[in-house]
Amino acid sequence: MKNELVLQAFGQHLRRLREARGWSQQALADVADVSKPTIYRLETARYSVTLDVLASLAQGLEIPLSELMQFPVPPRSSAD
Amino acid sequence: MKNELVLQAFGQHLRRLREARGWSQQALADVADVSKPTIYRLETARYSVTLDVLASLAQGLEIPLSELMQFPVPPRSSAD
DNA sequence: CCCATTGTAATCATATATGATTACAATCAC
DNA sequence: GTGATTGTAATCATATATGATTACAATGGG
Repeated sequence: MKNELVLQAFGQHLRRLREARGWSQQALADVADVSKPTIYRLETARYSVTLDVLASLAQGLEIPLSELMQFPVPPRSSAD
Repeated sequence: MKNELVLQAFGQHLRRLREARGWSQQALADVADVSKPTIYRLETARYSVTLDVLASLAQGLEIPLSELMQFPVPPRSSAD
């Protein structure tokens, strides 16, 4: 799990998208067909996430995958 | 690894981006700082891919992450 | 003709992403 | 104030994503 900053940025982005819809983590987990712990872990940047899950999230959020990936990517740290 | 069609579409997209630059799999692996087997396996849709690696690929290809994710997502099969 | 490069492929080892389950404090409905 | 909901959290088990290594056929350069 290198590139931790990207994961944090994505987590925040995902949370904003979810909250903008007034959904609980459980509700998003349901419509996206992923587990509730996964939602929690992504929003809190505890792990990375696979393209599989990204596609499911986009589908659950009813937005294109490319839009789900439209979040500010922080500059790479000098340590990689 | 559900959502296999998405992985196939991404693999084709990645390959097109790479070949458009005239790069070998090894060359892309180098600039993106991922292994050559990983490039091969992604292009041939053998596995999914983590956001970590996606971010590295985008950086190696010198395009925004959102652009790397701009490929035609096939409709979900009825079997999920 | 060699020799290097390239894409494909398999194997092994390891890290990790995911789900299932459980728990718990805070909040909210009523 | 009791009971359900919510976010957080940990643990266990399992699948899998990734790297390292090796090999091999095809191709291309010289």
